[in-house]
Amino acid sequence: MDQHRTKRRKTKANDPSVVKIGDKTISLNAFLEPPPAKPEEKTSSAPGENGPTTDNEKGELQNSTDEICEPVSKKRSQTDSTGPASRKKKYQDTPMLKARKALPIWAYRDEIKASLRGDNDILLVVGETGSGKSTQTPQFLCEESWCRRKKVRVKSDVVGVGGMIAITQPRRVAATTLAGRVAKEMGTPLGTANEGSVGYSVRFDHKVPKGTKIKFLTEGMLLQELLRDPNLRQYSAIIVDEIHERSVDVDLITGFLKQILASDKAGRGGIPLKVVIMSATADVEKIQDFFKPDDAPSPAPLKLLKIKGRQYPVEVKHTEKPVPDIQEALVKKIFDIHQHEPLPGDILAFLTGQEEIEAAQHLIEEHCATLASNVPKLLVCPLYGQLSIQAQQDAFQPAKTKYTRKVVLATNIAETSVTVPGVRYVIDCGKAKVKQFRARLGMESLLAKAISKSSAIQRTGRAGREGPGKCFRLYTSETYDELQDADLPEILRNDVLGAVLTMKARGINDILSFPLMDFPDIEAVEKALIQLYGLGALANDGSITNIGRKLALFPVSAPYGRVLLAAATPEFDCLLEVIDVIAVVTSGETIFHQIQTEEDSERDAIEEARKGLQRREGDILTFLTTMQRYAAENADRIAWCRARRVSVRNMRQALNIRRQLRGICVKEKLLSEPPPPGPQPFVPLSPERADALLRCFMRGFATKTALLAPDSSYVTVQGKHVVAIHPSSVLHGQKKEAIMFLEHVFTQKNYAKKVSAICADWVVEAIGNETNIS
DNA sequence: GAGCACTGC
Repeated sequence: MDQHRTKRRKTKANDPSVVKIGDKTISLNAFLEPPPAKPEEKTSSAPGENGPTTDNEKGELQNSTDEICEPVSKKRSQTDSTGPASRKKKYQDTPMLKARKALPIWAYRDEIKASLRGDNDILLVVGETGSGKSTQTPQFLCEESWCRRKKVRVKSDVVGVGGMIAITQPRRVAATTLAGRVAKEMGTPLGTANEGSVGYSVRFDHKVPKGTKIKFLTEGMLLQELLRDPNLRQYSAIIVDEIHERSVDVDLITGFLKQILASDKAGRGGIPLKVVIMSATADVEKIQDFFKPDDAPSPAPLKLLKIKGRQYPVEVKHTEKPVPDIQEALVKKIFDIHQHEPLPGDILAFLTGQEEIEAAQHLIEEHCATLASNVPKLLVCPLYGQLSIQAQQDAFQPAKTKYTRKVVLATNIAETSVTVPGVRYVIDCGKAKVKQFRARLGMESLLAKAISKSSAIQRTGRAGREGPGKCFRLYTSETYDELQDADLPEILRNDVLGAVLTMKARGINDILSFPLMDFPDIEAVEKALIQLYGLGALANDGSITNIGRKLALFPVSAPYGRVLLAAATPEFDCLLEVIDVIAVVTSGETIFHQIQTEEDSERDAIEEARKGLQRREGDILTFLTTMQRYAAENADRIAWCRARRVSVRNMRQALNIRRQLRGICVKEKLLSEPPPPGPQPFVPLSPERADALLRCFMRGFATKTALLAPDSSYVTVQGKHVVAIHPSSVLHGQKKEAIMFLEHVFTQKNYAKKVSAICADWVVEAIGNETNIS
């Protein structure tokens, strides 16, 4: 507290030639001289003309795409008119092929091809950033003879097996942009013809032209394909990229792949499935161990290739002593870099969350205000997920004014999801917020924790994308040495409800014997099984029910799926409304931007405009009203969103999800006909229908309820915890006899989020049902 | 009175 006040007071120093931070005084005299000519030249040729909002891999691709692809795109008309057969010759010695040959992985081309010939079906590739593994490996393999589609007999049918290579990505942008890149390299640009060798498949977007040999897809997409086709018959090979990120989906995929590899291949007519596992980090013992056949007498070690990346050197500096105040150390370091390091060279600082970012921005800007007008400026750009697209873009654009150094204050979003161009200096606070599911309490926590070594290395690497860089860690080298090697895989941090349902739907009855690199806590699995049983997804013997199979088809978690099924019954008959609500709540963190930082007059106007959306029944009805009003708007939806500070991006996503859910419901005969497309007039829900909607949600969320206690606190029905209504809820600060909430997170305290007022009787009813079942 | 990041027929 005191420290905070001290900092603020010191910023009022009005000598423009010095900046005081904490107990340190930094002289800016070097900057008070007229700027030399050299930095000016450099500044005007600042890198990163158009900052790509891209995934790591994609970012590095884009940087090289521009230089490599230009000559080829000039030749485009030629290529388009020539058939695929002559393609190969045409591209001999083109600049693009030269660029491909210059990639570190090119030297391993023959080795990669050779290592999957014959009986060897699996290969591990460790390729650092910039090695070209994601774009080149599938191209090397698709020329192999084992990659051709073959007609074989499976039981009594003759079926085609193989012909395609799948390559999975954790993120959609990565899948689509890598596909575009590889398509160009192979001379069949995506989307220009109905035929081509490269395709991709991500949610809401599928481009798989006739003749596709290489298909990029998100992990979730391949998992869905596994539900329909357990033997992955269309594929000759599966390449699992970015396995080190260890998402739940990738863990499930590797489990299924291991089973396919160990099977007698009868389901594939005897044709083997080749598997390539690719990682960016070198700690591969676990993966190697996982894929060793269980019954092999003396298992040959899995073939492993390590490929160097193309990364500039980054000098790492730790603090000598632990820093007592991260904010203070950060601001000090930023001005230190600003004074001593040449321009251009932007700074990327990793912080834990929005609050820390805003506080740091405030401090930096206060100090900046004291700089003389001819001193190089600092431009602070916050960067976190809930920021509007427009605000995020600022962090990717080079500073518009000369002699300005950009400081991007980012969350983990800049670690893997996006690449900020122009960065030469990284500051790493050593922490990140992680979500952890507490199975015992049936709730999540979101708290700042120490990052892993691998995460620290990843952050460091962000300084060496465009030239040699420096990374300043706001912790000691001893602290670094004590960090965990890798982050806890998601399957050990998440609710395993979805993972267990996916396994059950794929016919895995004995969950405990399913091969997983890391097996979740037995208690977490048990909780998931009990919850699935409570939702009607599992029968008494633990096998999957018809309800369970349907739930696995919905791209939403099991409780939401259960609400969808209930909504389609005559008892509730509110499926379209439920779809609208679920579309909104699963579109992102929240659809309402915070308006705390707005000017007073602006804030009043926004609050007034939002009144038309808010319903006193709670957040579910508010989300429904928002979606319906948004969908009814046919003039300018962007302006409509802006006036209410509603997230344009999340509402677009919600509309996509709505379309998708409606489509599935028609297919599954929950809806008799698709609703008419286009904007529909807004009709407010009657109180009776609103009741039906909420009671319908009780079918999935009966356990996420709380009753008002005599002391005015809310006590959860399950677990008897005291829970507070989150400030983002329209019900915040209100007392209702009972509440139902869609999310339960511990942050500052135990919070219920996405809250609705319900009747206490409904809870009694639902609990009665529960006990009757068990 | 407060929200790390992704993803899905």
